[in-house]
Amino acid sequence: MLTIGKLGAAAGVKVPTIRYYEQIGLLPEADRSAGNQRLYGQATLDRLAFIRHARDLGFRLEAIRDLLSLSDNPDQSCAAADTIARAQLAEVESRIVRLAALKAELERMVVQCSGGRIANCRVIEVLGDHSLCATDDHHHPQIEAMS
Amino acid sequence: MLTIGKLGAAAGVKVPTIRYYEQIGLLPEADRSAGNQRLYGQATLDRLAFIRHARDLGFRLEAIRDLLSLSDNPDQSCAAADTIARAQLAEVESRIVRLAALKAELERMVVQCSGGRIANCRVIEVLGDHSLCATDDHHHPQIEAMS
DNA sequence: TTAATGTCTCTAGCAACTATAGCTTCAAGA
DNA sequence: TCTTGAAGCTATAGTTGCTAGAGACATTAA
Repeated sequence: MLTIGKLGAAAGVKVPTIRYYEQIGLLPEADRSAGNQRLYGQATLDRLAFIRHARDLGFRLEAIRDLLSLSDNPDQSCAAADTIARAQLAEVESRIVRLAALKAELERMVVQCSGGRIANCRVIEVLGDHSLCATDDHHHPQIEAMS
Repeated sequence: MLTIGKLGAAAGVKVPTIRYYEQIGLLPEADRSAGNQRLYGQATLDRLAFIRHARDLGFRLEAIRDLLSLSDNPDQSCAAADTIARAQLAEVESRIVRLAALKAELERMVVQCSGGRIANCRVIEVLGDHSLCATDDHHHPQIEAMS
């Protein structure tokens, strides 16, 4: 049996994060030692590794909750898991596209900066006047690519 | 003079967001009408457009605060603004790299899913066993690319 | 035995908003 | 002029996925 610290080390997850996952029901309530400390077996380690891998791939906790419940019912159809993964892929692809546009704009900005006074700074100027922007997309914010 | 609703419409920013920006000091306290409603002039519209454009480019509010204070002092050197913009560019580039890795992994996952039962689902399987993963980077999470 | 480390619960904080509740003010039509 | 509906006001709480702190108890190594 593993203490919470060992479990965290084994799965690459911080201790408070494990307690947080338990709190929101992503991990089951742990068994306790005589001194009230959490104890874990292999099943929880596997589950936590699953969660961490999914988080590494950018899945949200709610999606992971769904994937876990699918994984707990191995007789169901695979379609739901496939759908979640494809949605995640689409999300990642769309972020990449938007970030590429941001990158182009930022590059334009810094390349044009000649290093003089703020009064002539291209960075400040472009930020202040959207019409100096390369994109023609003046009304569809691209900010979702970042958050 | 513009009411807060008109200002928001003109700058493409929601009304509560404007009040929030005022609260955290990104926008100055607005003048008020006889009935205590906020009133804005061109200067605030410009400032808000600047903020929105910078947010669209992914700058954090703290960075925008710095850029605004630079913009308020046009005699200073441009170097600080340039540094902030280059840092933002580096951030965006690094996110793109990490998201590209996520994308490759997700594509591998969904392509391999043959659409049967969960018990044989490649998506669930790959998530549960990191060693099935294409990356050799088992200990450096890529999650920062998303958040 | 004692010191250091680990664990416990609970609460608050982060970014950047968004939503809600309950109120007041304003603008336009009848 | 009255009325109705939209827009505005303040204040508080919620979102996501943790992270940090306080103050107390448990465990382990020297």
